[in-house]
Amino acid sequence: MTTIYDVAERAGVSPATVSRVFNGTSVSAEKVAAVRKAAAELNFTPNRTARSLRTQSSEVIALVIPDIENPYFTEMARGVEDVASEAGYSVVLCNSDSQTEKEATYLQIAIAEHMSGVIIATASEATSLDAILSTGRPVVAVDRATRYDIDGVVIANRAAGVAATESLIEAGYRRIAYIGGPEDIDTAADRAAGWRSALAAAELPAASPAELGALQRFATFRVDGARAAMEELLDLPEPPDAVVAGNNLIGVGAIQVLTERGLTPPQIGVAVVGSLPFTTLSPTAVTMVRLPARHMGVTAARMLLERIGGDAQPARTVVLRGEVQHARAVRA
Amino acid sequence: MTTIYDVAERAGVSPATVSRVFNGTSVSAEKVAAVRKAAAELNFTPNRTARSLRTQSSEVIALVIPDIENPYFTEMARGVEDVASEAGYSVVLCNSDSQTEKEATYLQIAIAEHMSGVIIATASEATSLDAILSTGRPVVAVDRATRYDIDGVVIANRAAGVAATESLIEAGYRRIAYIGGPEDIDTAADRAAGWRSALAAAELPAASPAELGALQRFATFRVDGARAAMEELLDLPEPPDAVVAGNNLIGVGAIQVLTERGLTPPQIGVAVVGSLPFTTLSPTAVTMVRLPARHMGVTAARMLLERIGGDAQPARTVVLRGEVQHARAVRA
DNA sequence: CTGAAAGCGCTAACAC
DNA sequence: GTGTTAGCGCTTTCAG
Repeated sequence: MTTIYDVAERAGVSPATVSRVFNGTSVSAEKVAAVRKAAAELNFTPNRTARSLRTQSSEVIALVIPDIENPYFTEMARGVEDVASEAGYSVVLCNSDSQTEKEATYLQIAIAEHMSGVIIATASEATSLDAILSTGRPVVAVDRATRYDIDGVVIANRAAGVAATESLIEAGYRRIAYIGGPEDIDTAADRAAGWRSALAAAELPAASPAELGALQRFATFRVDGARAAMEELLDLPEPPDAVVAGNNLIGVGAIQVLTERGLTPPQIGVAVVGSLPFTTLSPTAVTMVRLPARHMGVTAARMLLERIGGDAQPARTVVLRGEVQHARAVRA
Repeated sequence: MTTIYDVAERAGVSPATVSRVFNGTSVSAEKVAAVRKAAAELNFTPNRTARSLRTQSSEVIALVIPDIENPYFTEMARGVEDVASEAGYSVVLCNSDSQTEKEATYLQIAIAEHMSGVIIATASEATSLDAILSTGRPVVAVDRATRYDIDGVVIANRAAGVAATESLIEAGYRRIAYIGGPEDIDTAADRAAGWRSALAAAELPAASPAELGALQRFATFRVDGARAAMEELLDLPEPPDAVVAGNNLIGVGAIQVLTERGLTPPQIGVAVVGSLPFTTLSPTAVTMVRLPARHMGVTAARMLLERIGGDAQPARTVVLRGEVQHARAVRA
């Protein structure tokens, strides 16, 4: 491992000068040239660990997400990564698997490794950001709001739920069920609230409290949970004629079950809050409220970088809206 | 930031003893207790940066993949992460985006950050591992073999290509096309070779050199490229009656185009080397040669950890086979 | 503009 | 078993 001292010796300058060259402080042109030459010849790369120890910071940010296998989050990660690497930062992707303990471990590592900041889609309401915030490091919340007074980028979830449901109502469906994520996750709760209010606004019989209960299911935000919920719904004495899926994977699960039972959309109406990832389905049959995942990542990364740069304005929350893409096919 | 000295003072011992407690070397029971108590009271977390600088290593491994948005690679990442975190390592996920330069940057960072090792699915044949290997750090290749004498975990790609093609032949298809990834990526080339040899073995007319050329397409390993290739194939004067997709996303793209043209499988035969991620299609219509992505990640991570632990046996290459899941529906 | 020197927090000899 | 001490490679005052 070649160090700053090796380079200094070869270039005939002091280590401090080499450091300055690599950090952009004023050094005379000749010395800069000499240092660069020596560095190139020795194939020198500054040791980031040493720099981190000295400066108490590192050009690394952590991105903590609940499910690395969900394309929604990987798309978001792409956005984060693109702006971060543009700015010379690398991003450590941490998969919390929706577990608060794993999440806490990663947050602890972020501290111990002197990372510059973290972007987090929290596992649940229970997530504690106390430790990381007490170090003074900036934290930006994505996708899910937190109880802390920090920057955030979220989706207009209620509006997305309303839009998805309305699209189904307009297409002529009447008995519209809802399958969402865990009740204790606010994004899931908000989308469900949107569904309820759209039903109520349309004065549909399904909007009665009893019916609402019968037609609503809280699953996980994954394919399997959604499948089970969809099966249940179809086995109801009076099954729904349409369903709103609370996220992309729930949409996949629901449509899988429907397809297996020969009920491909639009025989049963389907609207998804989110995009169907890698769908092989005719894109005209299902309404999607597309969520700007990449943009979310980009925005969050920019905010974090600003904070790392010392920006101290009051915490901001950016709300992004989903874009409705109506099914073109109408009810059979 | 509380340090080892603060803890030492509070516990009435020397800093070295505190260090020993946190590193499992022999310390008397009372002192261990005193140190743990003091550490807990002060909310002490060892500073990993300082440790890394001192030990010239860190409990971090890099996983470099060409496409973070491909579920095949995220599934692999899950496997890596599970065994790594079990062993107390964290993994930095680096998306090379199939670009050799980005890849080189990440590899450089892995060195500069003293990471313990790297698992890499190379962007192309051109990938240089010289710099990282010259530091003595272990590197394990996944999915794609390299020209270096290092550990690797790969798929039996030729066999997978053969299996996919044979499945179509058995189902009665005769004019079987192939859409694969970039020609300069060996996994793509091997799968294509499998397709060719299965065709030849069956003595199909499509196996003539001229036909082979007409029926073969090299796209990207992504949805868009596959779509274009599938369009081309269908617009041929004599279009194919079946197609082998070289990876999961190519399968998605091909089926999308087919569906849009009203040619849902099994009207045209489709076999995919890989799984259709999040498919909403009836799973009976398409043959998949499922690739053990997670297992690959697990195996690679275990090998890497062994090397990090000092294992110096000759380089090993583990070859994993895909598992054929035949379409149940037969040709219309 | 440039060099000397003092650490950042930790570990690993080396003594005792 | 435990303390003392010398760095790991870098940045950053402080002089000059």
